[in-house]
Amino acid sequence: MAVPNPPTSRDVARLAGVSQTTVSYALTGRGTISAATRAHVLEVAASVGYRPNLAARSMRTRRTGRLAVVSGPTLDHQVRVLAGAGEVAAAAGYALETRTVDGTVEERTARVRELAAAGEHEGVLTLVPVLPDVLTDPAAPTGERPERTVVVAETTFDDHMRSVGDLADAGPVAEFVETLLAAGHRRFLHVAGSDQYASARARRDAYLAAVDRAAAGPATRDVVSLGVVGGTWSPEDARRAVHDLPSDAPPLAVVAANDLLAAGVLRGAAERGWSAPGDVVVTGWDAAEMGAYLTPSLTTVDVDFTEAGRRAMQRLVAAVRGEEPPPRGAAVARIVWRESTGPLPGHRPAR
Amino acid sequence: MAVPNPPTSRDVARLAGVSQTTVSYALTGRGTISAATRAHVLEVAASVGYRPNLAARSMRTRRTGRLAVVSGPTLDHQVRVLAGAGEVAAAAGYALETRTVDGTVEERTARVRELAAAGEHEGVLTLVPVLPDVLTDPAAPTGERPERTVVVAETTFDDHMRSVGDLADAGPVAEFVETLLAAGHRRFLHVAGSDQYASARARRDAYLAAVDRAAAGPATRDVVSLGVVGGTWSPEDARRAVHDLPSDAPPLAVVAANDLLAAGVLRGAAERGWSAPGDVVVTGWDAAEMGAYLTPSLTTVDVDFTEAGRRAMQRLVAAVRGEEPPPRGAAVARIVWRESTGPLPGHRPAR
DNA sequence: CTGAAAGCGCTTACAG
DNA sequence: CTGAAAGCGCTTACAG
Repeated sequence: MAVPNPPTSRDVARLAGVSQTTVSYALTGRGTISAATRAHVLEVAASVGYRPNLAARSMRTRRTGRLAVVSGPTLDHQVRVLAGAGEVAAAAGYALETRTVDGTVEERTARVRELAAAGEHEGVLTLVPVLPDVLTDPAAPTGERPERTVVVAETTFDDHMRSVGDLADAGPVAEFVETLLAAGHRRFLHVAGSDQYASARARRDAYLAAVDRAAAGPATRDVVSLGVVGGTWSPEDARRAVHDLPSDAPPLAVVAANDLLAAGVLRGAAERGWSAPGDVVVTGWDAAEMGAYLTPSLTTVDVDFTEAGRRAMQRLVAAVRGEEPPPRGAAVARIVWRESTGPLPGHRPAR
Repeated sequence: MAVPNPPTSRDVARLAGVSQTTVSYALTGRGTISAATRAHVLEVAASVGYRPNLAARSMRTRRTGRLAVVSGPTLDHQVRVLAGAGEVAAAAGYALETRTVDGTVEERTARVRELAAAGEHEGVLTLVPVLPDVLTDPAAPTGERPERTVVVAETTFDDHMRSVGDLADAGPVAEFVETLLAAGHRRFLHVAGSDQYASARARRDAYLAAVDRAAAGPATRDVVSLGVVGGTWSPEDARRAVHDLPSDAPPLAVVAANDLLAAGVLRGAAERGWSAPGDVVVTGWDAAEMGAYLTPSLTTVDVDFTEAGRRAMQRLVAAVRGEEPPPRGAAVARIVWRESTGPLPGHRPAR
């Protein structure tokens, strides 16, 4: 029992008593066509359930209508980024394909380069760090559609190895340090993430700068940073780093690069018999759902990953269309104060 | 400065001094062609960096070479499933597109139906529960390629509202109950996940069956189940459920449907002044990374989501190709005993 | 074993 | 405002 072939624009043309050209004009909105003809064609098309064959259209227009997003296999917040990116891509009429890559920055860069060279996509958005030379020059002329696959990064190494990208805003780090300082804390430590990630570098640099400022401040000559430890995203390293601290380290304020590292710090502190938030206070990042249920619950930064994904995809779509990129926009991060930072003057902890 | 058009099979034919037919035969492996000619064509193709235009191929073969996977916006283990699915799809030569859907089961089903009706994909794999009528009849004749988009679920409602799918294996639940029973526990509670999910239903049913068996066992007339609470994936509900327990509930063994719920239970217990694993022991599911750093660290089920994703995609690819589906295969779940279940005879807790 | 020709379903100059 | 015709880059009977 053969399924009947889906109707083509030719079928619609015959049924509507017009030419295929007219059907195309009615559907694409291009060309000149009377409103009445257009309405009629659209009605006929709908009545037979006509759907344009995208492969045929693509062949003719030399435009695939497809984008790709490249993510890493591990970081779980990337699902939310993907959701936002997918939403924008769909709204813009693009199919979005997902690839996961792994390995060193060179390997990831090679995979992205390969993907772009295959020419199956009009644009590629990478959520994982890649070397800058694979990216499409952001200074490329706007106004005309690029002829080859555009590559845009949500986060990347820029020329000065500094952060770019909506997720990399490290402002909350300064607020952590300043608030804890105001609450009487004087001894600080940073547990960093992998410095292949712009976000990790930005948080580390922001921590260093904030502690420097604190040390230069009035009546705070006793501010001391125990330095930066970690340098991976592994909570096990965070736990070990706490074990490696001198026994007179507390009272200590730890700024961790994400919630998982913060959980490692909390665990390490518990293992050493240090109370939290008594002997040690900790901040995280990402608003991982479980963090609210730790004891003590984790102070963190609630990042709107979905919105970040939307914005990154908007940049890609604009680049693919040769349009002006959208403005960077305000930070999408918000601090959530919880128990792990202890009682704070002027702050009411959330659950 | 115009970029030169990428070479076509016609260009390769001219350069190689053969017909386009021969180029096609050399590339696809179809048709009859001498080994020498084939090698020559392949060499020329490689030397000019020829890549077949997939849109053109697709139009001719009426096969898009594209698959879609539908996931939910929240459950973070789905990234790992996606990674496994993507790996298999890529190896089988398919492009894999990702869609996220939300809403009620009816809404999700409608979205999947729509996606399949669009005909842009040869197959759709859904990771979120949908109603069974949208799925391709698994009893469909194999041996010939289906004419329309195949829809396969990683997990689904089947006719009897029972679990199917590699992730739904509830065997570990029985092992939890039996092991805790052997360790002397007599009072049990289950914190269930959303019953829209086959996995949640399977775990709940397995819990009920295991407790029944325990109550029917020798010398265990004092086994008592405080019932099933929860019914969402929200850790807040789990926390509240603990608050709603009578104050003489402990000693209590709680089987939670996942790690996040287990964290909610732990938090609720701490708030009531119940110690863990003294007054309350808890098990989770999913091996969420943070669970190993809670105090007490969380006993859980390590699910190989990547492998589950691979298998689901293998089923889809087989269905798309009209091949026999691969065998279901053994469970991909493994219990990791940690501190939250306390000391257990014959078990050594992992970190 | 190889090639000439048709055709997949669209869009787009171009002519009327 | 509308239509006839060409062509995007492949694959595949079919003929030799």
